[in-house]
Amino acid sequence: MAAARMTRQRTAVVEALDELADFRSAQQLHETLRARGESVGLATVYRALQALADASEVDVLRAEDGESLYRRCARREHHHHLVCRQCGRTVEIDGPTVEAWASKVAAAQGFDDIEHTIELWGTCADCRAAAAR
Amino acid sequence: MAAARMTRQRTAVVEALDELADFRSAQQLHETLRARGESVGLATVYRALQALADASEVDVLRAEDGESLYRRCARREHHHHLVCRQCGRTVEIDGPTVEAWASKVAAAQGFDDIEHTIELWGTCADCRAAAAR
DNA sequence: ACGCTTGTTGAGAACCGATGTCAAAGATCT
DNA sequence: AGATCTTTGACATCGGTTCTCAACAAGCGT
Ligand SMILES: [Zn+2]
Ligand SMILES: [Zn+2]
Ligand SMILES: [Zn+2]
Ligand SMILES: [Zn+2]
Repeated sequence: MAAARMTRQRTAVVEALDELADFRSAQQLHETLRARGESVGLATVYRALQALADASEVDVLRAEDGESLYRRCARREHHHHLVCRQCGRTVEIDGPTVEAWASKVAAAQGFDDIEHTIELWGTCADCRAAAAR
Repeated sequence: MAAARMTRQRTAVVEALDELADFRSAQQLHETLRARGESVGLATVYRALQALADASEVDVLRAEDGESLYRRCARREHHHHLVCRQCGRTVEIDGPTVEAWASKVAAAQGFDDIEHTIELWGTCADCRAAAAR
């Protein structure tokens, strides 16, 4: 089993995620870190994010263009997101209704090891206002 | 507006999709066509699939590894899928409950242009049996 | 404090799905 | 058949992500 050493880089990534409320890509995060002086190699950012995701410390979702987006969510339990396509602003959602529906439907078809992907995308009020100007 | 000429290649892609009940990647489709002698260039397969997707003739979804998968579904109306991770076997799902839930939740947060991604993944009965052997 | 051991870093290469390039091929019309 | 103009396909290119491996540094025992 790994030792999981605490390094400057890993700390920097976690701290940056804690300060950001929105879903961000690995490259955006890399740029953010470079901008604030806490420079971290891109490969390291990817590795840190992957480790955090494996440990369920961050949530990962795929943007419509295929890029992976990361976020340190408030709740650790299973939940879903409503995300702004433009700015990444995120609202955490939980839908007991949907959870029940999903597992029932899948089981009825004889499927096992069921997982579900449920994400909502939209344009937030701020981005709509900015676009209208 | 485009002329949309009927070519051997385009026909071959559509026919292959009609015979396949499961979600397939562009590369898988390209290989399938080559194997049955109806060889079609990879770029052309991508273009045909994209055109079909734009015309809502095929559904597209992203596998967990990010690859795009295509399928010619029975119903044209909006719906979702329960897909086997192993073999791609697919069951079309529609959930009026979920549709209502999704739009209500997003609207309540002041988001516009709402879209949702809802896909169920599992292991089908056949693949489970095969794995247990 | 000081090495030693071993996990970690990072610049660049490699990878891979997807898209762009552009001359040759062929579908449609006259 | 001939003119027109979309489509094709081998190949180059792109962009996000992962791999490589020598240099580096955490943590530990002394
Ligand atoms: Zn859920
Ligand atoms: Zn926004
Ligand atoms: Zn299966
Ligand atoms: Zn729906």
